[in-house]
Amino acid sequence: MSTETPNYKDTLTITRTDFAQKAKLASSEPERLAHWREIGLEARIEKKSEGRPKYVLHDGPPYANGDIHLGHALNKVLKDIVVRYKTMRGFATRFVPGFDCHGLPIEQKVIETLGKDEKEHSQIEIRKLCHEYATRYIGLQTEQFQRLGVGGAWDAPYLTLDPAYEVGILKALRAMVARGSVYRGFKPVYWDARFRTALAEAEIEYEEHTSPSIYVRFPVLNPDDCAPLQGRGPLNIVIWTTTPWTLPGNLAVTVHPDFQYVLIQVGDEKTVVAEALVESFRADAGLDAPTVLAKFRGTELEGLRCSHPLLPKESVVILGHHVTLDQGTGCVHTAPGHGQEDYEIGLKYGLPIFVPVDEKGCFNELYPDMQGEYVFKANPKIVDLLRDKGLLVHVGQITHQYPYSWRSHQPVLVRATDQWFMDIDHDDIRKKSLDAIDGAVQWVPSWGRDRIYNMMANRPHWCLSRQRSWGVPIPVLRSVRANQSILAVEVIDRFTELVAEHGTDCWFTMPVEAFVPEGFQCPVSGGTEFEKEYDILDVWYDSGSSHIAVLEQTAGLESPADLYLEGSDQHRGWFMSSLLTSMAARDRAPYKTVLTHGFLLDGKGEAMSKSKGNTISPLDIVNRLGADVLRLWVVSEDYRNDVAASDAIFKQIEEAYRRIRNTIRFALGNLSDFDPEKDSIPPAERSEIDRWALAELAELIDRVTQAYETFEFHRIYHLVHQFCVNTLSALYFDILKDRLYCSAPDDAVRRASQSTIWDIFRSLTAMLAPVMPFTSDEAYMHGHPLEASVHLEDFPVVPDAWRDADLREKWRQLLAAREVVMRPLETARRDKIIGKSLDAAVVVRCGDAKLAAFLSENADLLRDVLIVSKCTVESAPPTAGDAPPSLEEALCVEATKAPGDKCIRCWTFSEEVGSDSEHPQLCRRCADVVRRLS
RNA sequence: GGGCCUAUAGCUCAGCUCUGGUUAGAGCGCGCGCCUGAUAAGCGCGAGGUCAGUGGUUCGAGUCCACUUAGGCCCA
Repeated sequence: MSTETPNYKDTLTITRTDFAQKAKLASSEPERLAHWREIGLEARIEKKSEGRPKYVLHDGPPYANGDIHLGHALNKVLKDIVVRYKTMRGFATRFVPGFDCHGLPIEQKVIETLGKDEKEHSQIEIRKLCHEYATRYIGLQTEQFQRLGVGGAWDAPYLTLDPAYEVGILKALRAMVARGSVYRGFKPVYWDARFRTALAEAEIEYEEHTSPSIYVRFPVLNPDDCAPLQGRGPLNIVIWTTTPWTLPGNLAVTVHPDFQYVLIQVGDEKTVVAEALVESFRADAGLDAPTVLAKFRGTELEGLRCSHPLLPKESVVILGHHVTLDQGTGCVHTAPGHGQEDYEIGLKYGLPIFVPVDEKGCFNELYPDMQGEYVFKANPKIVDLLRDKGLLVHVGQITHQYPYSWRSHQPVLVRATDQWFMDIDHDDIRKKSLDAIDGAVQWVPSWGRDRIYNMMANRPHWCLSRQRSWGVPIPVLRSVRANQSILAVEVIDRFTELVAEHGTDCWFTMPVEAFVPEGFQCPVSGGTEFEKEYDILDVWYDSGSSHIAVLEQTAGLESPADLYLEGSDQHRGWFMSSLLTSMAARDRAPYKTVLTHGFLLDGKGEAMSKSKGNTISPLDIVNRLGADVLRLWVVSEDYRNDVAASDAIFKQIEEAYRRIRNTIRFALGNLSDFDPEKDSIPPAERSEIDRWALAELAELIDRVTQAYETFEFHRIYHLVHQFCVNTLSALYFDILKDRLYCSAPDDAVRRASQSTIWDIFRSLTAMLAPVMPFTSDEAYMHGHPLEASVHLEDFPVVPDAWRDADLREKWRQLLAAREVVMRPLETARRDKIIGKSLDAAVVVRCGDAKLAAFLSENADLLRDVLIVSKCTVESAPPTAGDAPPSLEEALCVEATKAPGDKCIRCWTFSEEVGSDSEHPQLCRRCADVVRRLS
């Protein structure tokens, strides 16, 4: 405008920094990753950690069969945060990521690609393809996890398909066998008829399924042997079932010993049912009103014999406490080969285990009438047959939850087969595990204890064997002479030696002689002729052995681990399998602390799933918004509960990211001419406001540290964000602007504030490094880095000189007064009396003597805090009323246009402006500064 | 059906256990305004809540108890 006016703006020290306002994380993060690789950051961190106490976070291996999803991202980011934090706290925290490579899902995918050729491929060929398949996804997932900023030994991960790892699995198995915990059992297991394999409970899912619901007569052969029924024959016991195909396997009818049963008559027919179920049975089967002929307890029925409905044999009446009165008749069809409870009660009564169903799910020679018939197709035929025989009371339909195979999506059979089991009660492993759950292990959140405790207390024996190809073979020899399956420690040892060299493929490629130790004989027959068996281990055994295969076999790690950190579903999965293998092999839990996180929900609070189509890809988030934004999201949610993700939520996180980034950027902008080495001013010599900010920073660091220690990361997010918004942006930084911009650059007051900003900057970047590894490092390198990366820094420790509780309390009061004054200031703004606050002068009249004194003493401070040009405090007559007045009531504020003229350099109004002849448009302070600078 | 968990402003979280006690807080978003020396920034003010519902204990309940509803994980 006027050429005569000096350009005073050039005399200001306005913020200046190369730290970009726009983050462009999508492109900058990969560059930073490359840079870290170049400078060998991982190796440097490891070097720095030498000799330090270890902190072992043991990675639970994700299954290597697809791109990572948001759940993986949540899990690995949480782990990375813990690892980075612990590293900065002075621990050696080598993180070895793992991958779970064996198992049915991969094998099934491979078999699908083979199509009809499946049978033409040998097991070894299928295994080779599975190996390739898993390896491909290991590579993919590795890249994806690294892109999230997850650090660790990605060049040396643990793979459950590595021979070295397989050796670890076999070590676990050996220990379990040596202890006598593994037995061969003929037991009902879930059976996938399509894949012809036993299924673990983890491989079962429940789906809506429509089954026939039938009531079947079992004619009683010896009614006179039961006192209350004497002379009342002929009569029937009626059972209810939804699985007619299990009727050929029937051996007994179970009644509850303590329930009341009745003999009822409908028409000519006499029937035994539980008294409590007479009405529901009558209604369900559409019968006429019955007459009760006799009443008796279940115990009295024991020993009755019925004719078998389908086979020429008998079915006996036995007693069992598992009978319920939920539905049916209180008389339960019992087939020991087709159900866990049936099996157990059958054992008690010495019933044989009768399985007329083969591995394809078809009836076998034990039920010749329908041999070769698939059982689910046979259901209607059996119903027809029963009707023809006059044994069918009623048939209906029922829709209920029925177990399906996780992979084949077929309904599952329960079928007794020969399997290898871990007897978890042998040698008190269950009890010892329960003790460990209760004592040695810390569960976070604490309810994790209850959850796994109940599961451990109630779980059945562990079925270890699978009839598949893709896994670790159980080195079982079958003695030809005795036709016995033998699982011997010597053979496991021999196998393990060969596996170390050749991998487990050798079981398939080498002749049986290779695995028979010198002088080994069949313990039953003394025979020396053997054949290999081809069951493999349950994959849960693979990952469950990692405490041996990884923690015990990898430099820098040790067992038990300090921390396992997985989703809460792993209480029954990995936490359980690891605990059992560890208790059996090492007599202790493999972990000291177990931390769990929840599952992913969409914006509506519903589970995120592929089938619902409401998933969000972490890769998409990273490519659009950046890994640090994704990580900030992780940390914003209380992950101990389920966590929600939606576009709206990410938008919010993006906003918070920008705010934090800009706050750091402002700090950097004001440090451009500050050298911490030369320009630092000790805390005691700084202004009161600096000391207040330091005290607030100290409080923040304390709380953030506490939040890290207790794994309450969402508190970190809120604490840091609110510190940036409230403490810094709205107050400290805003108030500081005058002295930062307008003072002479080397003015001690300015340097003192810069020293404080430096302390804040250093603390923030370090505290945020575990959460936002990219942005923290980017900012750190724009400051005066002492290390090659912020990740080589230590976590901030609060110097005592920073703490000042009294000052914080004083400022709490001062800021409360500020809040009250802000409102009339806003009114003046609305009335166009002022624009920015520096345009204003404020008069505060106070009716509370004590408060008035406090404010008078601090009038200048209040002026600075309000960023007004003038502030005066006056005493006013005490306010009326008995109760002490609220701040609002005690203060009467008048906001007016500030007197004097505006200094065109610092924009403050003062009556000094014009008094300096050399600089008539400046206030005295600015005139002096400008003179000094020229 | 069983075990464990969750429910506070549109969103993310405090407050809830040890210790029940005046008008339930924050940030974001939203509305209105200011600034233009953090500028695809920054500041201020404001509106938003039957603390999931019902019943109970209590002088008093977001907080304790019971049940219900909705949702989650694990099992049957």
